Amino acid sequence: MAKQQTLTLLDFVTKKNNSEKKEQHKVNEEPESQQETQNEPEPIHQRKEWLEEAPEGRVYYLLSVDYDGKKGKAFMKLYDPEAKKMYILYDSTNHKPYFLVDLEPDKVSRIPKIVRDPSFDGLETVQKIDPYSGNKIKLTKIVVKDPLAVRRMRNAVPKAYEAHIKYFNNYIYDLGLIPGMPYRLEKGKLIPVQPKINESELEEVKKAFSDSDELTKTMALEWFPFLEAEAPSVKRVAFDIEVFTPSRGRVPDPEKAEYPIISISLAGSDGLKMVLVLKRSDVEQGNSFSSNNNLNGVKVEEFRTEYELLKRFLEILLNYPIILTFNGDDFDVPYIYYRALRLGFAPEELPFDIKYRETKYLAGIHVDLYKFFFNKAVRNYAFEGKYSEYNLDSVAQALLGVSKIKIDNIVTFLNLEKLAEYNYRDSELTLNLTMFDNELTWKLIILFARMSRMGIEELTRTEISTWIKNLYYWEHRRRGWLIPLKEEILARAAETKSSAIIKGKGYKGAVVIDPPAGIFFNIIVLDFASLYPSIIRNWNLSYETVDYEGCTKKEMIKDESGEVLHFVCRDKPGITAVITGLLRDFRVKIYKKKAKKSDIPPEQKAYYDVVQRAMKVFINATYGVFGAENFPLYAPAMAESVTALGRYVITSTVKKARELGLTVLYGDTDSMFLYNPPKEKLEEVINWVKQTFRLDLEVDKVYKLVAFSGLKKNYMGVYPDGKVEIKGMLAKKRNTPEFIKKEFEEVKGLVISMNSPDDVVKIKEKLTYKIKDIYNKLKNKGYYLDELAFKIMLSKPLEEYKKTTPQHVKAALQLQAYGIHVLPRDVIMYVKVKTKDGVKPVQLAKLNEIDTEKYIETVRTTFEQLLKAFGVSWDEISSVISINSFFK
DNA sequence: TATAAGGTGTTAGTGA
DNA sequence: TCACTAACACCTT
Repeated sequence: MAKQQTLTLLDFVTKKNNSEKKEQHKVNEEPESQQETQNEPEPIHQRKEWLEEAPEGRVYYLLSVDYDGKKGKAFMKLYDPEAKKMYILYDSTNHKPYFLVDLEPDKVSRIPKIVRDPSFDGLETVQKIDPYSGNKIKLTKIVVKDPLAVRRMRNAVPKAYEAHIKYFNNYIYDLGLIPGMPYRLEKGKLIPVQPKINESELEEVKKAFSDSDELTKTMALEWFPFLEAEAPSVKRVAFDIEVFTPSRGRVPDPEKAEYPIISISLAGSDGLKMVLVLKRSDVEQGNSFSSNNNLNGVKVEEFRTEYELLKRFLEILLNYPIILTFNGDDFDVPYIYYRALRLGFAPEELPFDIKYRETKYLAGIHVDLYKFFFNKAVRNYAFEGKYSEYNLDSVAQALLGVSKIKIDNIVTFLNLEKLAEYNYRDSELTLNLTMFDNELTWKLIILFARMSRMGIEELTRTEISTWIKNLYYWEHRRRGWLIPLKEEILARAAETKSSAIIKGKGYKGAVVIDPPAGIFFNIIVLDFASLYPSIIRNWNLSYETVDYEGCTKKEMIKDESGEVLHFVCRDKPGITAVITGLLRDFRVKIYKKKAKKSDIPPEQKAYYDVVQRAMKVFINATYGVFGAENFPLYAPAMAESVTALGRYVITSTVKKARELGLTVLYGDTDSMFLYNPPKEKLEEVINWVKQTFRLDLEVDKVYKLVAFSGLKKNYMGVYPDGKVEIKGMLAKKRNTPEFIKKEFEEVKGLVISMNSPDDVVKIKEKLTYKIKDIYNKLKNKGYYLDELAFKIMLSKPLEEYKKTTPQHVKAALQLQAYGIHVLPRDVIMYVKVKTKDGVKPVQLAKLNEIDTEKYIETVRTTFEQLLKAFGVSWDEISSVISINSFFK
């Protein structure tokens, strides 16, 4: 029945539009087609100018830089905060693409692949600085007319330097631009606008860096303005489309765009609330739009044809310089684009440029928030792991406390009122993800852009390693340093010498102290403030300082056993040490303090907290990227030095603490859990660390009690106010069935209630009874099927599980056979049953198929982690249970 | 175009 | 059948 209607609907919409569009189309095209005949023939879709040229004399925020292939020029997207409008500015400096070679010009001129290339422009001799020695070196610059020529030519020489940098980034480096910053446009050039900074704040910065080397001091003063400059609030709109789908579980293919767009919602920072709905004969209207509370203040417009709907959508969209989506890169934008073409729009009517896996918004900037929130560094450091699934619903729930509208059918079958409500909420959530907490997310994006010197479009679509790479490249260029080749960095340092504990890892990492099992009252946790970044700074670690042979002041790097792994050169400050130290000191000495100051307005405080968090992202990732094989400045000797020194520091400190009579129960990487320590002794260790290593050891946490399971990275800590922190325990893991999490939550209450060692025995007994209850409830099928489900994420497409077939994959295969499509990153919900496969997806299972024994096993391992702290063995519990059931 | 290593637990697959 | 390892997912620093 539904299928029949689908076909008629499709038919109707497509045909109707094709006849309509032609007339409208012609009207639009008239003036342009005249122009076309006068100029060179050009592809139609590149003729239209979506952005006006920026007028002179005004202040703009630089938001991105790109390359226009037709004009053969770099261009910038500039946001005018007064007009709330985006403008374009083409390069006026005649900047050209290039790369460098260490060959004499006359040798280069004998390479036909270079000089005969149609894009070859010329050769220049340039001077660069060797990052290792600081000596000047001469290189030949091969200048070309088109960035693609660099790709063609770079293989024609033995060593091509700086030949893998995207052209628009090269442009940013060479002009010393900082995206996210305000500039005044004068005579076609961008002049930085210095934010007002008061003297006392400047003094504070000088004081914070008084111990640093001269280079760091100068850089601190350069960085301060762009950390202080306010982030512009920009006019933006979020949108979301709903597409007709003939069956459940099928995601429509954007490139085919075979089904109608049935609704588009928009939510703007200027208060726009709108849904554009397609009138359809195959669904009901439902209640009136105005009677729906969730559509309060939302303007719903209905359209007879999809063509009109899209036309209206584009008309509204173009009022906004920034557009936001959640997964728009992979779905909404290409779908709209291809659907519009199908309906008869001409490419030049559409403000998008779609290439393979790349979508561009030509009339401004498109931020796909899915990509940004999926970014690992953003997730873990900026948002402290508050969301662990990456769909709109989970992210919005975690950050906004609001969910998507729940529907029990696919959108295709919703009545128009429900559809509008559902559709609008998605745009509202997407917009609010950039608005909440005083526009925290947007400010973070701007700060990241400034720190990485990257345009917003690239920034929001790449991971932290790209950000750090970009910052380092920019700084190399500013200093006139030659960016080294990866092979050179590897060749100039010694190989890694330590072996990792885990198979397949490159070098040895951190120390984890084996904890005892038990309940311990009054625990103080000492923690090194940013241990690895501090080590990098204090020991002057950098790719060009570790193992640099031409050095005069060498310092040995030893690990905890006294073995010498590498040496570091102290002749001049290492670039990584300078940048990391700079960020660390800014964060710890300035912004963390400012964020807590009582005498400044809360909004300002919140901003400083954003700055502090943005820095954390860069600081924490720096060590990691230099240890990552794919990173272009990969320096394993440096990364190995960091962890070796880390082990040396923590091991020496634990030893010192024990010598002072302190009881160190546990420690992981940079922390020490001390049992009931006297205050004086604490201070003594802290001072000793300061003097010995120039590192900050601080009291991080004070626990009323800690329940250690006896396993590493596995404990429960209770604060004096009853707040609980669970680390690593099975009950905490996302994939653990809900019924276990629920029961564990109750058990948690028992642990919290303890105030002294005397309570332990009493609670131990209660705990035993509680677990017995769970056991019985399970046996009697007292839980719902949903609660029993394991929730495990597919990390890759089903076909790629070749070596083994894990249970969640088995369940996913069953779903697939049933006609439900599954994709990487989908969370599969399955229960354990007594069939041959052993599992069934929740959707296909029944409560009486459940394999109770398997669930008892899961209960056992989960609760054992807590029972061990109480000194109770599972046998004790099961014996009590079996006696009871015997008597039953 | 993708930050590191250390750790726990479950299951599949393999070879004796 | 049993003991072991590899693969996988998720968490901690």
